[in-house]
Amino acid sequence: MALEHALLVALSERPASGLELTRRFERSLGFFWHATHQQIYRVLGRMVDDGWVTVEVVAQEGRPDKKVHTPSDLGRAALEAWLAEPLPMETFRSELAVKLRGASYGDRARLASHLETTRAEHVARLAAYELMEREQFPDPAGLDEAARDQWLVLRGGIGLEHFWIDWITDYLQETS
Amino acid sequence: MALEHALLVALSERPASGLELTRRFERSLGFFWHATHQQIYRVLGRMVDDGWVTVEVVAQEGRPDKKVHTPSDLGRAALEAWLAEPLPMETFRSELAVKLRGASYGDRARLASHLETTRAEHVARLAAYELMEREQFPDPAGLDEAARDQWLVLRGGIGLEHFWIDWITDYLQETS
DNA sequence: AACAGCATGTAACGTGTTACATGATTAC
DNA sequence: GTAATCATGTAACACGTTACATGCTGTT
Repeated sequence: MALEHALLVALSERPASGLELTRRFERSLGFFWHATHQQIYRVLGRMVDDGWVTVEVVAQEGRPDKKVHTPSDLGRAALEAWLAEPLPMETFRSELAVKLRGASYGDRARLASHLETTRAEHVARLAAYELMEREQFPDPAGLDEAARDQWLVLRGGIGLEHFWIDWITDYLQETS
Repeated sequence: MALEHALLVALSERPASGLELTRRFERSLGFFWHATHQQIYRVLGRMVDDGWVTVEVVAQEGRPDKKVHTPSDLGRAALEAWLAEPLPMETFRSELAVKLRGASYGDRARLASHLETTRAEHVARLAAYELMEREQFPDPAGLDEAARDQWLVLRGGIGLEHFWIDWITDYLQETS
């Protein structure tokens, strides 16, 4: 029961259609949340039924109509209530960790080569995030509240990529 | 389709019953994987059906019998095949990130106080992991292959806790 | 005419979570 | 005798993933 709230945050920042939300999730909130369009459409439908968002059909030029969703008073209240709840202790789930730990039951050299690939992907993501930081937040001191929160979450994404890269690098050094 | 493989790694290290596996997951692999006993029993049952593990009923003194599971040749082959597959790009899912980003749509002071609690929990987990490292791996240079992998994954857990603590600290400083 | 993109959706399936159930033993 | 621990399990539900379906517009 959290995708609802993630969508409410995104729609509070700016009303959007299902597909726009999907793309926005891939980019900005995507460092820490991922959802397919099918999931988003399903949850969005439920939120409309529950009166958390209102829908407006917007005609576009040269494109199909889109359904733009906006949080209602009820939705804003639900978001506020959720934000006030204590944070659950989160446990990440990493297939990589399982493979590192199980390395001696398979082909260690082959795993190492896959790890090189994964590290390169994280290096690329880190570079993309750092570019986003420079372009979208050139002057952190001058940001308003909501933008500063976005910036701080982006910094979290950067920190997480550093963690991955450092860990894989450490592992490859120790096992080489 | 990955809990199967995580269980195979754990059972390769040492055969175990469902409940023993659940507890082991909470401790050692738990930094990067979590599973309830219901999930583990279900998957274990499927693995028995598929011939990936064999079961031996072991009588105990003053306790109920337990079913000890051991990987079969088929299971070992399945694990090896899985380990040889490329790693999927992992995307973590963090409720904390969503709340940080949504802070301006709720009670910021209240969120900050929850964040203090969460940070304290991560500090405690970090201390527990560091204690485990000192006690279980006092001499990293002298470890065999499997134990070194366990140590390196524990170091990953330590790195992840550092990430959380640093991020939350950074956020609280910037928004205070 | 074929293909890619926009936009929304259905259906089937697999995984994860929550609540509850059973029965035995040990500790207070 | 009440509660806690060990050990295994069932059932119902929520959530996530994959594949497929529709129809329209713009490009090659």
